[in-house]
Amino acid sequence: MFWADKIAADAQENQVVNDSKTPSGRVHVGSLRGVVIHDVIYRALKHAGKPSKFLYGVDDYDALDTVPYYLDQEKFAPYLGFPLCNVPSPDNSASDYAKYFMGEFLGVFEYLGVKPEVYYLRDLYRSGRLNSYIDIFLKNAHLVREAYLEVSKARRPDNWYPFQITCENCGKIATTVVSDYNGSEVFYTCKPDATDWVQGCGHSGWVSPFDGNGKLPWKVEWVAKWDLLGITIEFAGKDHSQKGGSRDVANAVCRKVLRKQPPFHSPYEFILVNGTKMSSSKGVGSSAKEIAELLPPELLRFLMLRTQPKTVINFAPNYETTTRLFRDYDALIDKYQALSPDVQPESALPEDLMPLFYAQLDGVIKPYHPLDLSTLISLLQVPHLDIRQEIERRSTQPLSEYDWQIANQRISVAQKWLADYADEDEKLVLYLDRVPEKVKDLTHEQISYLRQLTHSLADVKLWEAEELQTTLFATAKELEMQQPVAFKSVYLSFLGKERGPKAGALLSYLERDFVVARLRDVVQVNTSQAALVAE
RNA sequence: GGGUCGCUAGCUCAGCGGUAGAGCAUUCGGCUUUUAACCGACUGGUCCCGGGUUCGAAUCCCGGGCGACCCA
Repeated sequence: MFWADKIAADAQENQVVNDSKTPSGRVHVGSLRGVVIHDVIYRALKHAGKPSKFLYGVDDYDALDTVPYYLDQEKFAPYLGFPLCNVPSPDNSASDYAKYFMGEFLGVFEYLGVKPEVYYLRDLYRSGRLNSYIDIFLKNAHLVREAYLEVSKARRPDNWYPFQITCENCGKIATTVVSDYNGSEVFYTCKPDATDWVQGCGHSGWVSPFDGNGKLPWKVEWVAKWDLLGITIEFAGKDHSQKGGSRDVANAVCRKVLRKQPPFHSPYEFILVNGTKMSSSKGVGSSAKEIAELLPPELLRFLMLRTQPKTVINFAPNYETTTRLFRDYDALIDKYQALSPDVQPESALPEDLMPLFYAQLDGVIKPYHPLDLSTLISLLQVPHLDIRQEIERRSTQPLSEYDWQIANQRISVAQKWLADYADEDEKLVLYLDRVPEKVKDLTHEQISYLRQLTHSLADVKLWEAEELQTTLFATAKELEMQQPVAFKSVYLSFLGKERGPKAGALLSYLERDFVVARLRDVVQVNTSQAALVAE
């Protein structure tokens, strides 16, 4: 059974699925994995007929702990230690820092068809909805300390309380330490040496911890959220999930203080992005937004679904990985179309088609006539080629409107890929000015073929793709050569590679004189070299 | 130093107690012309290593190696 369906099958009704994110900067594509995993669990629950909710929390009361390299250091350094919702936005498009970066992330949600109920921690705190939990955890600070010690071996001082006040004097939340609680107010100090990355101002005093004046440490805050919102399923990245890690601590706090079972949990692996070479040099790479700009939403969902949560996904936007993603997706589309109509209702799909099903934004698989991305990448690089005309000409069946929609989408992907991600040696380069080095590898048989071509091509009546293609074949036949061997010699002469777009078409875009001259040059280079060797 | 996850065909992965699988790549064959959008076939694996449990282990347990990541 597909992994998400298995979870759904084992679950009771009325599940509340939750995920959350600290909006501290641009979001890496790896963060999308959690989003999609939770979305698919939610969809699987609905699919299994178990009504459920899907929540997404924005942890915007967390402190700004570093200024990302792409922001103005001088402008933001003074806000280090501030709650993210109190840091100004990098530009006018948002009210504050947290909303700015979350906005970018939510844009990707929408793109992926992920529709959770989004809530902001600032609202939970300021509205007082977390007040009772704050009181409970402050009163039971000793139990929280115990949990920290037992689970993560982290010893807290006896007067340590699980709470941080936003300093009334300097506005920082990361630097304050609470050391007493009288039931309505806490005593806190904004310590200069509380962290090694920002200094507190030294202010101290009694103040109410309620209604947004401060926050719980996030492991404890996590527990408060679980209980307040009735969360029953929440996975976490492997980083938080290990023994003694934050999830483990939160679970212990939940059991010890609230005496309740924590939500169902399982760790998920990361997405590794190789190919850092191209991303760093060209300034494009691996933010969620950038990957979303390259891959259509279904493909991006598919990327994260076809691999089980506990297996690492290795995605690099290089030729091999990118074209394979599309090919694999199309293979499932074909498989779906091959099903007999009576299994079409999605409930009865074979397991290997489930990733395709859950990759759809609206839960409906719409088949189309696949066009291989690698082919489009090739065609786009042939000079003077009208790609849509070419697609039409090559299709065995007339393309529907939806087929064209997909085709156009894929053309954009191919263009984007060529512009932003392709390495030089992955691009098709026509050697217009010089003979490619590689022609030295040509065999005698291939040389004779090319020599023969200088004559047969010179005689071609109509310099046009079909006729040229025919001539290439006919000449190979004349010399009783294997077709692939013959074609390779042509590609090597013009592209320096063994493969290329349909050779007749390729030549038709070039001038006849140039083609014949080039072939003569190639023959020349090789015969003079042969002469040298002979001496 | 401790921990988590992974290690199966060249590559990406499935299988998770009962005769080792898929796709892609490779190779070969066909192709009076889909040669970077054809068709067909064949290859290809001490399932990381070593022990143990079992009638039987890729699958469970222990130890080790390597990799990714986390904590200290």
